[in-house]
Amino acid sequence: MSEEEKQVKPYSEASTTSSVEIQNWIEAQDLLKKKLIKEDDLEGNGDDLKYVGGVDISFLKEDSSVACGTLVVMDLQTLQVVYDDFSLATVQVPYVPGFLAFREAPVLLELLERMKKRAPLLYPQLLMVDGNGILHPRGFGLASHLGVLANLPTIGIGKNLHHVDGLTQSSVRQLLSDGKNNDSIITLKGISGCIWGVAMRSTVDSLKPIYVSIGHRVSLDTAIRIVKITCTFRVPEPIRQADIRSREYLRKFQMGMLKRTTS
DNA sequence: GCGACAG
DNA sequence: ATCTTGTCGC
Repeated sequence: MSEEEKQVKPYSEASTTSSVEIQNWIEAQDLLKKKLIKEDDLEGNGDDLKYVGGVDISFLKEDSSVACGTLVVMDLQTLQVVYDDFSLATVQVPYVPGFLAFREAPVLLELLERMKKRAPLLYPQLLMVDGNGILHPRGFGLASHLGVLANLPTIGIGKNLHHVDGLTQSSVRQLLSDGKNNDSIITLKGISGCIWGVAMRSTVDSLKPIYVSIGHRVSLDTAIRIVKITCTFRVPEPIRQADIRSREYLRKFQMGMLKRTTS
């Protein structure tokens, strides 16, 4: 092997994502984005909303390629979980900021498809996603991605701000707590003038906001209204339940593995 | 050029 | 995402 080849090789390791793959991802996002709907397109304008879903994925710390995708559905009136399902999977696609959907969407879509067969009567009219909607570098985050592929109304919920269009965590924190603004919600207007979503202090005692954005087939106002209804704690209940149950499932899975190895 | 960057 | 104890407040 020549000296030149030795120097080139480290840059093509599997641990990094090739620029070719990134380009494919960008094209896929731009293509799907053409089907994105940023207005209310729900049953009964969202008034007779009964079943709201939530999705999340947890990963094993010992082996970060082992994941558990989780789907829960809640009754909006009682906020009781009426359905949950889990999918243990191996995820090789790395997390790349701006391309979360290519890592997480496949597992979540599988859960939705399975529910359509198993419990169609409980299938959610709307899905809350752990990840952004149009609050995204190309206006097409995980929540929008899932919404278009599943043809389901979705809302994007971020627990941290993905810096876009000049928006930063610190600038948002200032607006939320800066003297005169005692509001619990501020509009996320970028330097370009585009409105990406809102930062919301979802409960009275939460300083850290959540970031709400349109996913698919839901207006921002409707998204905000539904998020408020479901926020018993900082994170909307469907997502919080999915998160809790997802970790619990992985924890029990680990105990099962340990038992086999030990005995 | 460097840093920032949902989960 | 994941780790982990204490700690503050009602």
